[in-house]
Amino acid sequence: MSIVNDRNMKRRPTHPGEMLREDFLLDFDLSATALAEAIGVSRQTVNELLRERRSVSPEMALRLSRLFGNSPEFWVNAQRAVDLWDASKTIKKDVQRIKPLHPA
Amino acid sequence: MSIVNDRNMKRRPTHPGEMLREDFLLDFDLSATALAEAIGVSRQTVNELLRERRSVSPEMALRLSRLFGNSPEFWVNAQRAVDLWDASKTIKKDVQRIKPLHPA
DNA sequence: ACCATTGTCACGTGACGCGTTACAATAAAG
DNA sequence: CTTTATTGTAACGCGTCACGTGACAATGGT
Repeated sequence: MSIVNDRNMKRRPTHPGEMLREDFLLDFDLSATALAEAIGVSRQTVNELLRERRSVSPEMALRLSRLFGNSPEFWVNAQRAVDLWDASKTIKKDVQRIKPLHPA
Repeated sequence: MSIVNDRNMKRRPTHPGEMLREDFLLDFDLSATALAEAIGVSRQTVNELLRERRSVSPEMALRLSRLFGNSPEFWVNAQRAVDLWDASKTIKKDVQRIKPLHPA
């Protein structure tokens, strides 16, 4: 298989905030403030999401998917890829020390 | 499509803790304490996970997948299904008020 | 009965999503 | 070029949650 998984990628997966900034807000012609009002959260919440200082919560995924007509999984998957990539960097050593089992 | 998504399920998706309890610990013949030592976390962390009082963090997903030889996505997916289901229940009203857009 | 293992509670800590408020930077209108 | 409105961002507090440590009760094997 050519495709392995995210943690083996060289680059960090695209953060949902970048997708919003560069794709969705442009395609739908929305400002950060407009997005915030549309999905019923504060301006700051959207702002920090766009700046990638905050991650997409399950609640946020539901809101975004409702507005943009895609699945919550789309948003949560994107976020999860980043989370796993980050987590892998921070606890890589510890995980490697874990001895894999095989079924009894 | 017959398959929609988790939030439309009648029942709450299976919590990762239940999978561990009823499948993995039995199949691999592990106690909670043994699991904790194997993946390098405290007994309480495993205990609360088994009791479904805590969710699978990205770090935990990496540890479990390393030990059991499955993917981190397996664990995170299972957790996410529960998270989305729960979130959907709590903010269903708010989400419904969001007016779906269609591309400009 | 004794001792080790296990299940669970209580506490503290750091991280994080979110809202509110305040203020600066930019843009729009006169 | 001012004035006004909109936007970007910083600071604060709140509640939640994953995690470790310590304590203690319940269970089990010898």
